[in-house]
Amino acid sequence: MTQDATSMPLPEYPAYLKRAAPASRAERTRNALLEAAFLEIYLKGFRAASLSDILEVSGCTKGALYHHFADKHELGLAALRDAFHRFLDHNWYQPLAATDDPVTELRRIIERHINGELGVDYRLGCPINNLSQEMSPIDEEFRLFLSEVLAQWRGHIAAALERGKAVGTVRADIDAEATAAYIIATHQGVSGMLKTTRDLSLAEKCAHSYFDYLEHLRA
Amino acid sequence: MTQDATSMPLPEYPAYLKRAAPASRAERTRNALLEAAFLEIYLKGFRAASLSDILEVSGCTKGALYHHFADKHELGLAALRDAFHRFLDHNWYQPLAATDDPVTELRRIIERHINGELGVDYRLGCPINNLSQEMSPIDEEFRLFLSEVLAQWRGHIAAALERGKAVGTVRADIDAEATAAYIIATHQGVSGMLKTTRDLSLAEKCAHSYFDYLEHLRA
DNA sequence: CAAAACATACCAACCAGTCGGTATTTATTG
DNA sequence: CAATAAATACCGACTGGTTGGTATGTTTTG
Repeated sequence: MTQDATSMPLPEYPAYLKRAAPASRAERTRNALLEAAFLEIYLKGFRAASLSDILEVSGCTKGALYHHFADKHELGLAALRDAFHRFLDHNWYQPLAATDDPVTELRRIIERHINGELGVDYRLGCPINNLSQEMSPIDEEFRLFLSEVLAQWRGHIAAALERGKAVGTVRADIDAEATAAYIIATHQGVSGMLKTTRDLSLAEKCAHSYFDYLEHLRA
Repeated sequence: MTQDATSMPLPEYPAYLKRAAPASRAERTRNALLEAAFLEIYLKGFRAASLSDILEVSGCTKGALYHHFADKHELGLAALRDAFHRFLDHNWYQPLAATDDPVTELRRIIERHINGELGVDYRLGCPINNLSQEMSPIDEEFRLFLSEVLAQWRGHIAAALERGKAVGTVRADIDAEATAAYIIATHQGVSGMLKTTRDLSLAEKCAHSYFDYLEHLRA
């Protein structure tokens, strides 16, 4: 079997995902494990993620790993919980909270994704979507975690839409919660399709239809 | 790690996916292997699919398997190629080819998905999407295969839309190819989200926004 | 010095794939 | 038609490698 992911240039751990400078040695190894785990899982998925690879990248050993985490499961959840929250907060929650014109801001966010400004390699897809697809059917704890991430994400978009409705930038007759769900689903769908086709012109076409839909939400 | 997929009731192999009654014994074992492989891969993904499980379900042995297929890769591709084509042909290509009002037909197809009429368990998601997400970044042969499946799918939807434009049921100013891509992406996105949330009311909300968009395409 | 933090050797389980041998089917011939 | 030869189809024990996890021992730190 050809293994293309490993031959790819390793994606950087984006700056906004970085933690504050660790105080103790223990905290430093813990962070190193979390970062390496996130990258490995992002690259290969949770099940195919190899602990020995994580150890190699992080420069730690089995003993350190199992001192800080009970098992692979706990390490993975901790790494993802942290990275997802930072990513969403920085790229979605904060921009959306700072505007009364959510449609315009959503367009900007999508554009930033397409332009690769967020450190998300389009060939690897959205980490949240990847994990959702892989783990939801086979692991209830992962599913519940991811379900909650999606719920928060929906909540922030819906709140921005509601604010837009109140201010008059968004149509008053739309269901904010339903629209938020649809926006996320479409976003995931497009980035998933892009991951397979690797056809950026297709992404632009999808984005065009996507923006069409978003504009359709304006008051 | 909890393994929920295996504790689920095994999905049936839908009738329209069944092959014509096999003539020879060899053909029968080959088909048994393909069916078992498809179900196993659908349930666990390609990498986690266990050959021994496939052998157990199909009632065959290692010898038979490696007589008919070079390796796991070839078996998987053969099983998926076949199942995907049958599925899409029966549920998308044929209905779309038989109408001049693609918007209405697309609504019907989506509704059939939501109602579970197609034998696709919403907790397991769309097999095409699952495989795309899992294999595209790590296996070029799989990616190209899936990319071609998506291209054909797009082609059939685009053709129906073009026919609608010609007949006057679809707006003349839309880009059929782009719209087709967007329709598939959204479909995948919604079914992916449903897989994680398992919230059918959310699916209905998404469907509502989805239908809104589709209606928006009418002439 | 005690407890936390790490290091390393090791284990059972599982994996895809191989290989020598056997059964079954098909082709050939007298 | 029967007998034999050849090719296809199949069997299952075995292999080398990888996996997550453990047990025991050593180092660092407060």
